[in-house]
Amino acid sequence: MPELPEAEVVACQLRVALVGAEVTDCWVGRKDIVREGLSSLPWYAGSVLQQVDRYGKSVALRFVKQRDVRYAVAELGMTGLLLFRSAQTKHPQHVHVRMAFTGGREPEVRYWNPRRFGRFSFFDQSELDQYCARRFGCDPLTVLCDDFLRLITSHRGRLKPLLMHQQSLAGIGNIYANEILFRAGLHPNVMASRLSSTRVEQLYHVTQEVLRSAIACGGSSVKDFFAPDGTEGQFKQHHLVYGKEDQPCPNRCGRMIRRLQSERSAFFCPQCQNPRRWR
DNA sequence: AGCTCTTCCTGAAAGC
DNA sequence: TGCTTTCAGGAAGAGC
Repeated sequence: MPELPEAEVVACQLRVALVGAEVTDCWVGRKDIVREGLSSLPWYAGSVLQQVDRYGKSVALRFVKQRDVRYAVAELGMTGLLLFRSAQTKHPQHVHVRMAFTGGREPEVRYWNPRRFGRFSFFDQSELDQYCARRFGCDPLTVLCDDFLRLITSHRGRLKPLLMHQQSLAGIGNIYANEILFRAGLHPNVMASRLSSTRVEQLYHVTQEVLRSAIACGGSSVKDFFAPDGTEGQFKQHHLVYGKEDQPCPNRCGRMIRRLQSERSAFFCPQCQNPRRWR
């Protein structure tokens, strides 16, 4: 399930392989996978990929043609992938968008998404700006510590849903929320506004460390994440709590990892993330 | 405002 | 073995 680190890996590979390449064809299979901008599809042929950015868990490709700029934005949702042609081997019926290139290192990128949670959009500049403003909060990797502190402590609610709330903090999903909370020693249900400044600063640094290590490992391939070139991410080997229900706490505290099913599968150690250790 | 529930959707895994 | 059921999950929207 692609979250921020996986989307970053995707963006990075696309950047290396295709920035500067020219689009020869852009094809959409299922029309209902395209959220907006389907009518602008013909524009993309002849445009050049200028830049690849990541917003939260989405990947935005910026194209230029003469003086015009447009974007193709892939929401990866949970099963969405952007794959080079050679890496897309199974379930061809789930390829919903293809972009063919000339002059790059790869001939084609495909948006593949079996469960179709997530959409693909075509935007001009102002549409992209509106989309981003409405949808994405701060980026956890670039937000300043003071802003993060304000964001956390002014929230009246529980910490884990806040970490995963895209309009507050864009890019963290269930896997990384669980891993971050364990490493920060914070219970998923702690009220965000009750954390001390020191605790929030620790959380800030842990968040960045976890996300950066995951990017360096190529992301987490828990079920079905593959980078555009088809390779799997290795960060799964560094997961400490996600998917580890009933296994001993890696801190060797003697307790077993528990799972709260009602809370979007919160995995945590009842000892090391004990509410009594908050203050 | 924030929480919970529902809907979307299909492959993989578990159950029988 | 082969069929059926369950589960996974992000985001949006409804209702409280």
